[in-house]
Amino acid sequence: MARNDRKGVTIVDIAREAGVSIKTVSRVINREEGAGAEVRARVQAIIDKHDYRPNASARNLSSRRSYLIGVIFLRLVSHHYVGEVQAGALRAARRAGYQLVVEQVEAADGRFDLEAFAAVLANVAFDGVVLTPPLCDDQDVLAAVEAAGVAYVRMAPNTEPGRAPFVWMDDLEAAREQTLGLWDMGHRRIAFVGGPSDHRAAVQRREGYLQAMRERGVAVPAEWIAPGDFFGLSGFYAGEALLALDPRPTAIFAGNDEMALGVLAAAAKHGVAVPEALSVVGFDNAPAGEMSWPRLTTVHQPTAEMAEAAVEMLVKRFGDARFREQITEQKLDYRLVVRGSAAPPRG
Amino acid sequence: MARNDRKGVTIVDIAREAGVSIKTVSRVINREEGAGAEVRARVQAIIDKHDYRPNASARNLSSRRSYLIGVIFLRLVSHHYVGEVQAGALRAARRAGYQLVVEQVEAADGRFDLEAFAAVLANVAFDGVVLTPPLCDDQDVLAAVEAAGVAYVRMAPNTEPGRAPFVWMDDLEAAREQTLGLWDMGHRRIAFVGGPSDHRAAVQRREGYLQAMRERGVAVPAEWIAPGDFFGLSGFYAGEALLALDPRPTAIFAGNDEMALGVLAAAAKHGVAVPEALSVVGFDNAPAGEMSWPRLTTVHQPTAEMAEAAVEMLVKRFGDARFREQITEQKLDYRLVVRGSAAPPRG
DNA sequence: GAGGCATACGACAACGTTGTCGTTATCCGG
DNA sequence: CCGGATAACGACAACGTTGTCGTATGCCTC
Repeated sequence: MARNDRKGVTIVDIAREAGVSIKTVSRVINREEGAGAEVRARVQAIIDKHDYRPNASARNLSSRRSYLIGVIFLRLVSHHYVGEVQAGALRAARRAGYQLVVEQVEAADGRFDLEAFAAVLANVAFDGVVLTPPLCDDQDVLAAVEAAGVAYVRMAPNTEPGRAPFVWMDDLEAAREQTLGLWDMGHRRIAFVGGPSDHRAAVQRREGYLQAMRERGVAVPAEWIAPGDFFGLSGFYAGEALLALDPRPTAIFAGNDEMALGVLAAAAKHGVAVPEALSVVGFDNAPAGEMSWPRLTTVHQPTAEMAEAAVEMLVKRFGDARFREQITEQKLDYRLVVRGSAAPPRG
Repeated sequence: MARNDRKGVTIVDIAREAGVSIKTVSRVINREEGAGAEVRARVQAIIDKHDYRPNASARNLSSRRSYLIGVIFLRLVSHHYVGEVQAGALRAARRAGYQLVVEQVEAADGRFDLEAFAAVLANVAFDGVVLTPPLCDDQDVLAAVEAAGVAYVRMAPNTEPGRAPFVWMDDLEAAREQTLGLWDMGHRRIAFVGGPSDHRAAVQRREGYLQAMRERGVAVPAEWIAPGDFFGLSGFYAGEALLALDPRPTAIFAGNDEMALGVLAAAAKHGVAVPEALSVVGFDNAPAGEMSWPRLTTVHQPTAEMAEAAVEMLVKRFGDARFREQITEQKLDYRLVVRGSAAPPRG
């Protein structure tokens, strides 16, 4: 049989052996009130003796909950991001007795498979889902989740902050601070490598950079801002383009670490010493940035913490009605990570 | 209410509207035989009209299956590995209508929380689980999974290949080939950076390296083999140690890409040009190896494909008894990835 | 045309919980 | 000592499927 034939001890067996009704056993299991201390102890002892665990499907069917939280990605491509999100989400889910289900909306062939996503949503009966960027700004996805009546929290949404609870960090302020740090080292020609414009973080970081430069009274020439897509290769090309400028920038701020590593590779290829002749800083605190040489100065993005907070917000809404809280927003702190890839300019 | 109040259309509603029994609707849903073409079409039309989807919990309870496949990690630490595994597993799970649940055995505080794992196993009622290394060789974990009666597939197990179905790749042969490639370029002093000895892949790769050297009649001095732990930093230290040798190796083969990047960083720190003065090769084909300069020559490990195959093996065992297959082993192919970090030695 | 045998259904009982509500004891105040 | 509140249970019906088995119908065979 393909069936999951477990030990087969059910709530009925426990109840019979304890000489109580199944409802009382249920009360003990779920720590509900309405069971005396003595009965409670007796039932618990029998539960322990048989190592009885309630059947999840039956519980789900009866209580109309699944104890499943979905973490939805567009695709599982940026492994670092995916890993961080899951690590954080899993921490919170575990604490609350929920399981984490991974889903991606995009099909293997690259199509945006909304129909399949809706099917999953209906089939699995998630108690709640976490929508990661850029999905959390997609109208079709939001509509599908809402139509399915599933609670959701958005991670770093770009639009409609009032539409649903969300978690975020202040990318703009972090980028501003990162830029000012370069300025305070003495850099004046600071270039920027941007990210995809439909990505909130990318836009905010760029805005933070521009704001810092404006504050210092610098008009940023268009050629100082190179386009990128958050992948390393685009950083490499951006780096080559920026290094070809005359006068050459003394510092390059890449919108994320992957692109910063690309800039580093471009500098290595062209024999530009970092940080002596060029400072390079990134954003995200990806692990690869620790193994470059020089090690990458960056901003730590609290991705895991954001995911953890998101799941916690969901769980709080499922809880006992008396303690239920409806948190609508949570802001997490970033942290500047100073390593070796940025230094005062020479000459 | 915290309940998941869905649309509320059930199999009963469909049956009533179609003028058939619920069993017939069930037959249509599950493509069972025993329903005539005309009835089938009529029922399907009504299902489509109401966008009816069967309730997962009820189905699970009744059929004693959960349509949940667990992917179990020790911890979610190597993001690249985790991401690849999930990407592959998700592909296969989707095709078969299963959901992917992520679990880690190690608790947040670093303890090995077997009790919690057993609880999850019993609670969630996975139809099957995929055990990733090094969990797949842990006696306690194997015992727990077997005690719970859950089908499982092991990824790259180190021991007891007969105990359960598994997927693997030939790390030894790949490492041997990688080493011979360096030899054929003209390298004679080839050093190696090893990984943790409880990790099958690490041991096999080291063995492949040694075997290649033996085949070429080279006695490998002990100092040519530097210890590592698969993390980048250990590669950095290993690189520094190996570069200090006299005579210095002309090539360093790191047991994985992260450590290879560490070696690259050490070379950069000490002004050793790669690949002119030193060739460096890795293993895994991690994305970060593509953004180093020079780009890393490595071996592509088919992690995603292995995970995909593992889930497929599980699913095949759940299927219709008539077509059920019990595959016990599947070997995936590696692929050498030649990039810029290795070249013939000069002088 | 009788007998045998598929095929196409339906009735009904699981599956193992939780939710609702009723029924006892028990206690307390006046 | 009575009425009313409260706490501690139990009976029983959901929950929405799938599994088992019985039954009617049609068709083929000789």
